[in-house]
Amino acid sequence: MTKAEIVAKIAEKTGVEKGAAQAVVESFMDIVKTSIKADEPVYLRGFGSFIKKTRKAKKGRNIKAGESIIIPEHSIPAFKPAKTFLGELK
Amino acid sequence: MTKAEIVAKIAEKTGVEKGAAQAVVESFMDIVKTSIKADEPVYLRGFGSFIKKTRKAKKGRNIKAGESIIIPEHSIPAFKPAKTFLGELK
DNA sequence: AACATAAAAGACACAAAATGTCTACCCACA
DNA sequence: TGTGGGTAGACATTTTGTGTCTTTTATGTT
Repeated sequence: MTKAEIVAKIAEKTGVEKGAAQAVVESFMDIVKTSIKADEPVYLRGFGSFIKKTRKAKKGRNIKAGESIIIPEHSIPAFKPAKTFLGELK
Repeated sequence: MTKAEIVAKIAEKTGVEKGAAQAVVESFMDIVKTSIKADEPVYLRGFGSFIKKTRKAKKGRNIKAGESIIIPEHSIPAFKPAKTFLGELK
């Protein structure tokens, strides 16, 4: 399912005009990104939370060259699904 | 940041009425959940993808009782952040 | 506007699964 | 038309997830 498809479904379900729905969805993505970058979690009850997490340095490898490589410590956006979501999925 | 807060920001940025924005966001969450449950990935270019993944069975432990427990194989909703998102975060 | 309800985070130990690295090609979304 | 993202492949180490209870906080309802 792509962005265009989900926007179409949202418009259909909510009655909101397609253009407006797309603007809302894109704004949503943008705000979540901005918020995570600012290290502020986004909490969506019944769905899940977006949180900035830190990954410790780790050994990876350059597949092409076959050599060991050190992946430095870095931050990632993590999604923690809500318990209700997990329950519906089991 | 909570749902109410993000809805307010979206309304402010897009000009879409707050009530409509909230309906869109909630519909968005609902559709993503439904799609994942149907094992259909949701691709959001520039943001990330939601995919249903399978976790293999694993040993955990009941902290309270201190006993080993087997966590059976199960499905989870995974979020894979877009490369651009990761780049902005590093 | 305030209250009641329900949902989520945190914390504990530990074993095994999952991750993430690079490169390049190809397809499909925007 | 341009570019973002999936895919594959090897391997060491980090991360994960379990149950339960408490406390905090959002949600929506009277």
